[in-house]
Amino acid sequence: MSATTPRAATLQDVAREAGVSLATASRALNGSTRQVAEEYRTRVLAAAEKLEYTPNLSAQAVVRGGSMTVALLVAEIADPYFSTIASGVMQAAEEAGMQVTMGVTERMPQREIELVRVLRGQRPKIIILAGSRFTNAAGREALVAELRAFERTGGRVVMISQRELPFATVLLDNVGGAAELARALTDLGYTRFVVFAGPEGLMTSSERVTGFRAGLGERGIALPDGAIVRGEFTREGGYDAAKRYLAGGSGGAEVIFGASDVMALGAMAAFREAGLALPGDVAIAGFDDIATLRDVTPAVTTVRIPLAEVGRRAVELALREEPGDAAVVHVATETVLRESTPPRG
Amino acid sequence: MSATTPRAATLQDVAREAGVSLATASRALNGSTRQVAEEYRTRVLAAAEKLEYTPNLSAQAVVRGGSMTVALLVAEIADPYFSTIASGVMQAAEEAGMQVTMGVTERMPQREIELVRVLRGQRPKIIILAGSRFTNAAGREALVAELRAFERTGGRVVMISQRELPFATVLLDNVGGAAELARALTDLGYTRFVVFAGPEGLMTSSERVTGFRAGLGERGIALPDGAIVRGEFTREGGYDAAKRYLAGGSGGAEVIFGASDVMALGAMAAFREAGLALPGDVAIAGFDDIATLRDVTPAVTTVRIPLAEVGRRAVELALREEPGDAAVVHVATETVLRESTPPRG
DNA sequence: CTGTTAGCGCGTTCAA
DNA sequence: TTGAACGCGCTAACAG
Repeated sequence: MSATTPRAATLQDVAREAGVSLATASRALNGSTRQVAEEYRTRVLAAAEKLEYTPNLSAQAVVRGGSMTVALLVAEIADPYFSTIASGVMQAAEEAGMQVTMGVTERMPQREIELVRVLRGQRPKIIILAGSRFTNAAGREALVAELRAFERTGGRVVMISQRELPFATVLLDNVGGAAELARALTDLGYTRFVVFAGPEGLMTSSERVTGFRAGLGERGIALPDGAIVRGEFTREGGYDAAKRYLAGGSGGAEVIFGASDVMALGAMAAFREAGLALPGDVAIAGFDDIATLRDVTPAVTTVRIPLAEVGRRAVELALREEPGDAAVVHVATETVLRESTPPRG
Repeated sequence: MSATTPRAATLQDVAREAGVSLATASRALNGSTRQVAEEYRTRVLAAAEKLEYTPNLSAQAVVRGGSMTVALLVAEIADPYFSTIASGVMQAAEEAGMQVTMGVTERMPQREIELVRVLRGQRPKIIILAGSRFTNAAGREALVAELRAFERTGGRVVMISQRELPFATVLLDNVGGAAELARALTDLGYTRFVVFAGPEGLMTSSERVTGFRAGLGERGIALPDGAIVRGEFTREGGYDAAKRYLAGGSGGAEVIFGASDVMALGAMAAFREAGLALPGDVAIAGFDDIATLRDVTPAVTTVRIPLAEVGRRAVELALREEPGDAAVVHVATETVLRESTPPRG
């Protein structure tokens, strides 16, 4: 008998081993409101230990109508922006006794919808969408429908970054942060700007461009569309944008604003390859304040977002959300001036 | 009626809506071997669409005896080493039609055990342990027992980095890689070395130290214990180690080997703060070749590990594993010499 | 090919 | 307090 059973121990096994009923074993192992005699309780616990019993979370989810998990969608987990947010999410989830399942969208709207649909199958308590989306995304309606359906069944949805969809949101002040950066840069004496932005319509990027333009506008400086070079919203994209910028011979910019730190880093690499001195020949600023920035030279000016905290806030917000009231949590940004944008004569 | 049902649509609902039996609906929606008439199939699909039905993965997992998920344990997801491995894992999982749930151990052995126990409750197909462990870890037996229990019930376990436990392993050549680095550095003319290592007993770190020492030994250079400064296996740890090294006045090292890139980066920050020129006053090398290295100055010499590939390999290995045969996949490393360790006259 | 039925592992009534 | 029985959503026999 029992030649290493090929299946996991079940609650039934534990009950039998302890000589009690299934119900009693259940009550002893999981925090039921009901009490169970001390003797039975210890016997059940011992049996569970002996059989290496782990409650089947799937079965629990079925009968309870949901699992204690939070589903997190990011564009790419190797990107420090997302991995830091993820870190905060996991920390908060841990504290709340929840587990985290992740999905990677690679910034493909269609994939995002499919992921939501699949993850919804887990009946998680929370779905967090951390990746920015496109204004003109084809499947916008489908995504909203999917998320609404999830909410109707008791789930909580939290968006991070911008409030484009009618769900609870951890709002990042991309516009305000970029505007403040623009003002700070003009205060340093800069007058000619070029922006390396993400693809047309990628909201996080376009918000930052909008804010930056507004900030410059306050100082009477225009930012024509010609001063915006687009690329993927990644380090490679920044690198490519810089290459094209250099090839275009447009030159002339005193300072480059990368719509994200990773784009700024990519641009710096390209400039360095081209033999430009930083910040001597061109100053650079980014956005996010990812950890990597602490290690690059020159130190890069940026707009700080407390990324890990953003992740934690997302979970907290979801946990205290009442269905329907799409609350908003504002997260402040902070301009951080560093060596990459020295005062200009 | 049906004032937005407060529960997710069920297969039963779909069947009723389509006017077919539960079984038929099931067969139409999920890839059963059985065929179903075209007319019914389309009717079921339409009903599912209309009701925004998503199969309850938990219920499926219960009846199928397992879920299509891979559980990934890392020390800290914000660390580029782990986030890049995670990226590879998620990619491979996606291709295999599996979902990923993650847990963070924070390098606490006890937490690792608890996480395995909890995640085991999900009845995943695969558990991947990416975080290095300690040689003398108190709960080693408990961890093995937990993992064994998981394997007995049909699960697959894959370890990443070293083969300390009797499970399938994606083996990183920490020893050989560090040895080759040591030889390369001596070939460049270096003769006085100091190592910034992780905590005593942290295997990945100690393997690298061992390999480095062996490589130096081949050249007739000894690496006394006094030449090893320990700190956390993080950027902060590298920073602290450097501070202590400098305070100790031991000086004298021509080159510092950080047992991981993040430690090396932390050390560089400390040296820079102390006013040392890099690599003028001290040369530096790391291990891992994390993406960040592309952006720091001077470019850092390191031992490259194809991290994303390691993650993919882990999943592939698990997928083709036969229970019991704890196969090993070797991943080669490559020494990458950069500006941080210039030839020494 | 379709429908009926019996479980999967578990929480939770309902009597005892 | 305990235990027997029902049901959660679904798949896999089993008949038809």
